Amino acid sequence: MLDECSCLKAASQESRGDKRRRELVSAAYRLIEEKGFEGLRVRDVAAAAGVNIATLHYYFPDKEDLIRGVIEHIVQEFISDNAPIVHNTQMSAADQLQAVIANLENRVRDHAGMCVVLNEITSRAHRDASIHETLLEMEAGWRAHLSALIAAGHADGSIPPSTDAAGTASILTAMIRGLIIQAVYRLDKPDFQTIAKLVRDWIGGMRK
Amino acid sequence: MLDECSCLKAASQESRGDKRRRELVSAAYRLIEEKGFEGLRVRDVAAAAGVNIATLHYYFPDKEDLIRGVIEHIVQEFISDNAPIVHNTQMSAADQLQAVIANLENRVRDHAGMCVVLNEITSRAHRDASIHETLLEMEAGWRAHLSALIAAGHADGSIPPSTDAAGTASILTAMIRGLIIQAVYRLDKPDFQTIAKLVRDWIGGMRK
DNA sequence: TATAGTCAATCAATTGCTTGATTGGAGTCG
DNA sequence: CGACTCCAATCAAGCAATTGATTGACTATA
Repeated sequence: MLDECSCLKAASQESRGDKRRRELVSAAYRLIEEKGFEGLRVRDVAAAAGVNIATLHYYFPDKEDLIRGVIEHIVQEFISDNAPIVHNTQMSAADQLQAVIANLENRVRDHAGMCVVLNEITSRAHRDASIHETLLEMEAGWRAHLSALIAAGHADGSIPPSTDAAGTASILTAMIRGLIIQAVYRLDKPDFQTIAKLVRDWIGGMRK
Repeated sequence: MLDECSCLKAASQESRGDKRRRELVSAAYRLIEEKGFEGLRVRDVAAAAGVNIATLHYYFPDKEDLIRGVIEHIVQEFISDNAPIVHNTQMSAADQLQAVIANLENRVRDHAGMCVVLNEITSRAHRDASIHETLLEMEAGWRAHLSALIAAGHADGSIPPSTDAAGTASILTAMIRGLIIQAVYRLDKPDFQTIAKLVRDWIGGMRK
């Protein structure tokens, strides 16, 4: 039925090698989630992906290459996770902000693994300049997103102009990070609905 | 001059063994700060403490024992660091709360190492129940501290009764954690003075 | 057939831990 | 005092297992 000619496949479909690469990265990702970088062994990654160690090294010449692959993967996951939220013309900006925070509950539940791995990676940023740079970009993305939301609130009147967009976005980013850690590592059980309402009151000015 | 009789020394002074133990834990602590658990090697710890590996294992039968020692050490450091802040009758509770946050700037500067190690340990909490329990206690301590401060604010009138002490303390703990991570891992450069004022306004109700 | 992909076997280095011997200081007996 | 015992503390050497990486041969597929 379908034309399986390689020239057509090549454009949209991933090659066999790309698939392997993806499987290996995915296996590494799961192992980091489970045992941290501390317990990451290339042998285990290969076994989890169902291939020989030599095959792993064929795709990722050394362990650090594999880790770089995992980081690229998490960046993609992060981007595709956060992109769809923007631009909702139905709700006021303040409502959207509240929704973003309230939604963290689902986010943490569905992506606990990503949070764990992201935290492991953050520790590594301390010793690896390129990881540090990557995280800086992700962090800046979050801040820009929140900052834009607050600016939209200035425009639609749901957030008072006295609320500094950049500064508040910076604080919110910190708060969100802290809440995620509390939830993922079960150090507290944040009530995201209540928190979302509270933050909305803070940012948007008290409502009666 | 001094009576060096062992029976007198024993009561107050640490034994030779205790000193070694302390040196080894301290060396391990520094290495975790530098390389993470990922790069922690008992050989390196022994070398940094200037003793043979066998001597290390004489005091800490295995690596996990050493790590337990490091965790006990950081709990002590954390306690002795945070204890002195409580009970200041000169300032209003709201002012004290503001001061706590403004003070994070110095705290992060002077104890960046502790923050880094604490983060490494937090990752481990995911796989080690006893670490999880320890962190729960530390977290609860912070929350209780902040909660008490807010309750004091209810009493002295600097914080409106409508501000829920427990809930707000929980959020503040998350925010503080996030800010510390941002600062220590240089993902952002939080302006703690401004943030402290802002939070004070949020918690204490807007001032004109 | 040429090449990308895969594997069994293996290597050298690392790593947690052990062994057996040695040291030095505190207590004891003659 | 001085020879002797005892034991905590220390070390050099080494062991077995692990670990990241390589080699060279084999295979499927385009």
